[in-house]
Amino acid sequence: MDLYYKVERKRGKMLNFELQNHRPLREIVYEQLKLQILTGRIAPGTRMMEVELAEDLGVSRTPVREAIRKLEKEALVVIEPRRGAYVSDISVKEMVDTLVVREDLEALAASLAAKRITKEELEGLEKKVTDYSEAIASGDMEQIIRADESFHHRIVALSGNKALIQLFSSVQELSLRFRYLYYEDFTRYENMPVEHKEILEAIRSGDSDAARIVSDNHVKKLKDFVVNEGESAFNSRSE
Amino acid sequence: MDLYYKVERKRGKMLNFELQNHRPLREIVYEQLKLQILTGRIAPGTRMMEVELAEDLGVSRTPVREAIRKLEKEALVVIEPRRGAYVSDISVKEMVDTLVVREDLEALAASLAAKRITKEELEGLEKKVTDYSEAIASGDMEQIIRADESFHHRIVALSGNKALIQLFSSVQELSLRFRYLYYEDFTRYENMPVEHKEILEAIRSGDSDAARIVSDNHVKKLKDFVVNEGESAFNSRSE
DNA sequence: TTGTACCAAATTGAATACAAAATACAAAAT
DNA sequence: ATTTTGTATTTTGTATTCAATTTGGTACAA
Repeated sequence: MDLYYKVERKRGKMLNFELQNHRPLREIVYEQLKLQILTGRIAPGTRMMEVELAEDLGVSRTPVREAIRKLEKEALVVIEPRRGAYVSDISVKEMVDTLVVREDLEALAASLAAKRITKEELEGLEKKVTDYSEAIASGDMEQIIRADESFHHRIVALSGNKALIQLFSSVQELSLRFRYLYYEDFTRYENMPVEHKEILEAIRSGDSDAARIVSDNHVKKLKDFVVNEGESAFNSRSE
Repeated sequence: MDLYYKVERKRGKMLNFELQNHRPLREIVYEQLKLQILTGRIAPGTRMMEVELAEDLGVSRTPVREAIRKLEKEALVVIEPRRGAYVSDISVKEMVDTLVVREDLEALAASLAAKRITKEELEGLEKKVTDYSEAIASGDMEQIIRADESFHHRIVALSGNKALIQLFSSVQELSLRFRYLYYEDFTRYENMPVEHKEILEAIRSGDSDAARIVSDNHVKKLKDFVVNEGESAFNSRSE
């Protein structure tokens, strides 16, 4: 796949219309690699060799290196100096750890959101809930995951706390990775729309403590699911 | 200043003793720049030009670029494609936001630590508390900051949660930056040793809820200090 | 004065080149 | 057969080069 792109310059009297197509190669490469790691198309433990990736993507090593550095910061790859980069592995413990943190951050976000959400924003959040229900109804796994992620992300965004938003993104990404790697079949989550609605209502009520508790319980259930139902699936692979 | 270094290799029958001196230039550059940003020696808003930094440090642009990318991920610099990297600015709101998150994460860490701390680890933590008291007594600002950071970092480390440890580091770093930028005079924190001791005792008791609450209050006080006492200092500079 | 076209210098983006270290492998020695 | 040692190959680290874009300035016209 070739990532080269040409942008004809619109200069002179033309307005600088759509001049923001200049997505740096490093970012394109970064997103490509991230997607492949998250979805498991590049398996944990795989060595990521610069020349190989560069050739595959039709670019030089430079943007590949920069992309790998970014992935390292998100704990998606591990770099051993002078030895190369490897797609990071994840154990059940790490998965649970991540969910513990996510539970905490999301509860915080819900409590903050409850205090400051506006009428319009509430409507937007309602839409996310129905989107999710519809996705469940459709049975399309990809759509379900997206709708769920979107709902949770929205709540965090509504917290209005930039630091929180940024940290959560990174944690959410790791959760997403777990999903793809371990739970191809995600159908038992069908009861979640109810819980989403509960969170919505708690936020609507403006009761930040209630919102915190409901949200906390929601992620806690997901965590318990991973611990209990999931265990069996890992017996063979992780410590 | 020249960063070049030579390392004689110890191989053969020798144990791999101190073989980890091979610190890549990009990491040395990264830490140099990070230190300068955190301490405010490179002021917010400053443009970081690659050639300039490279010449100052006696290296080429490549490691400088990689260092800047890492700094971007920690929100210490902002990169505008094709335009350059700037040391990120911080507003009072962002500072408070960061402390809100830190408060939450640290409370979580304390509650986790309370549940799993061992005898030896408790002793180590006690030492951190006394270190801090001594630092206060000495009046050495640099030492005080280090001891305080160290105490809080230790608690998070004792949570045993890797995801938490990593996220906290990044948040703690931003807090540190606020300190250096806004509070050269940090003397009014002299009453903190008592609070540190309270946290220690709560963790010792093994009561995770108590640990959570005490820790939460501690950071909350710091936050309130920033909001109230700090406000006046920023009137001129931030939104 | 104000604004616009054009040019020159500076700067970033990406590719390539080169050096140093790690790895693989084969030959030699035990 | 197993270990050791020397050498070739591969791969990463860093420097350098080239290309594309931005920036700032100057001249000129409205």
